[in-house]
Amino acid sequence: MIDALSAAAEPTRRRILQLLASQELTVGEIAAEFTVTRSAISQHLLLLAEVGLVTAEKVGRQRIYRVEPSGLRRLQAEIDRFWTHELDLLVADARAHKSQHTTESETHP
Amino acid sequence: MIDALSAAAEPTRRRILQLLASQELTVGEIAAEFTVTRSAISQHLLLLAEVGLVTAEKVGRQRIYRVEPSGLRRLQAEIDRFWTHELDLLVADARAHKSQHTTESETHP
DNA sequence: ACTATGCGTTAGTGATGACTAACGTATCCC
DNA sequence: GGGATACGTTAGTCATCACTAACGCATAGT
Repeated sequence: MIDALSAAAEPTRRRILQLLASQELTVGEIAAEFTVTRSAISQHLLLLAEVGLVTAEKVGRQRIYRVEPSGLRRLQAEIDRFWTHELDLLVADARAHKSQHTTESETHP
Repeated sequence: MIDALSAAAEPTRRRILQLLASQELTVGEIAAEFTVTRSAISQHLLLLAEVGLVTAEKVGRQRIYRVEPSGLRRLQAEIDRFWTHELDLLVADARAHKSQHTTESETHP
């Protein structure tokens, strides 16, 4: 899996990261938010830990998972490296087009 | 594949989008930048077109591919929806820790 | 010590993805 | 028309992934 962006892009893991963003949670608490089994969540968490996006602290018989800020920073760096200035300009372009209603036909510079 | 973020996260497609960000290109021109076959690139392009991130214009016997700004905007929206305020705070936290050799004096509680 | 709980681990399955090779098709040039 | 070019398309392979079910292991509570 190697890179953080690929790991974080997966829908389930995306939601997991969002949950952990606001507060640290145990595996069970996270799994309660999903329809899949706790085992599946556990494996997603291990993968996220592998790429350094989360860390686990063993407390009693539970594992408290939390986001690892340094890993998150690497993720942001990957996103930033992808989202170049040119892409930003194109998005601004789309915004301009959108503001002039729906059709985008015959609106070329 | 359904969502743009999952599609754009794949390393090869990421590079393709970056190439197309600065200029429109034909399939052959794109494929020349990779070690994989032109067929593989073509399929990646079709997938990117499916999720609305690129469009193709047939010109003679070539196909000019370019980034679709509206699709790119949807991608940015997905990223923004993922990158919540909480995650931003955590990243700021990581930055504070990393730059402890430059500015270190009492950062947070 | 016994049992229940909270997790990780393993094995196995089905689906999907990335890729190559070969083929089909439209277009350009002579 | 004939051959080369620029693609998409298809079929098939191999690896990876998301998932479930069953098990194993440590800890907490009694």
